[in-house]
Amino acid sequence: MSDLLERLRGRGWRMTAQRRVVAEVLDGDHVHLTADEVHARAVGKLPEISRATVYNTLGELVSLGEILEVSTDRRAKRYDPNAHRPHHHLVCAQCGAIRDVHPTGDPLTDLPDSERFGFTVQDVEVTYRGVCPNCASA
Amino acid sequence: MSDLLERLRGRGWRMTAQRRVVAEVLDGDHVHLTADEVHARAVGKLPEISRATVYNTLGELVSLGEILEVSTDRRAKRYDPNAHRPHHHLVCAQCGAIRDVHPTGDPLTDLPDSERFGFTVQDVEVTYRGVCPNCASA
DNA sequence: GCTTGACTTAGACATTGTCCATTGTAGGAT
DNA sequence: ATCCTACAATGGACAATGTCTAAGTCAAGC
Repeated sequence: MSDLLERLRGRGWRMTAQRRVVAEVLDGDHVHLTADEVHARAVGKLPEISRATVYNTLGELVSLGEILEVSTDRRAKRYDPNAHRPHHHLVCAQCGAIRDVHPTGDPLTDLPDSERFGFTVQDVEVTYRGVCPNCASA
Repeated sequence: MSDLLERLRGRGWRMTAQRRVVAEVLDGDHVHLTADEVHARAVGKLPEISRATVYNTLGELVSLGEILEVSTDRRAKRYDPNAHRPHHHLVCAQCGAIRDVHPTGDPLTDLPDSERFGFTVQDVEVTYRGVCPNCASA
């Protein structure tokens, strides 16, 4: 389970109670949490942890490539622990629920040179929007 | 040029000096402005226009389908006056510049039923990220 | 068990956006 | 042309999210 903590230790990441707690929260349910949700859960395990630390730690985990930032709506960024298998997202327009999806085909090859305007294209992000079964039946 | 204003009037949109100014700003350069940039330009034409009005008006134009909201970075929403031809976006990771692009293929057909999790998928948004020629040479 | 530099903290601050009570006005009715 | 009234605009407070800083704390190596 916690090979996340292993990997981090192996990289010389200084291990503190706070960082461990944040890593554990992300390593739990593979949900897409906002920074404040991560903070709320972290507080459950370590009451004195501060918001700034959670933000800092999340930022570091993103830099290390251990988690991904996802911005599906214009509200809070969400953090996706599933950084090691490329995927895209399917978002419910009503409740904001997110699922990881794996479309076929590669959108990068669908962008002809004539449409690149001299950019060096590095990455592509695909977000499907719709209504989840829960909201549809409500 | 201003068939935007024509269309709005035709829909019974109550025309005020403020709304006209916002529409004119959007109808000008087809750039992707943030709400506050729209406000800044609107103030140039109508100094007493308020921020709230600009936000309200942009929201209404989005509801009417006359402009699109684009969230490419996690900073401010941007507004895209080009709502009538489907397209996607290419964003510079450094300076945030946005270009409209038209990839080949349809990402919607690339999402198999088995990856839809019961969602009614309505829309897909593709964002390419890279470095623009300007930033690359700097 | 020291030392030290990295980590954490609390809270102020910044940015973006929303809400609300009040005031103003577009456009139809007279 | 003037009046009415519903809808729009105002501005300032508030909310949500995120960033920064100065001072205190601690993990890890010696």
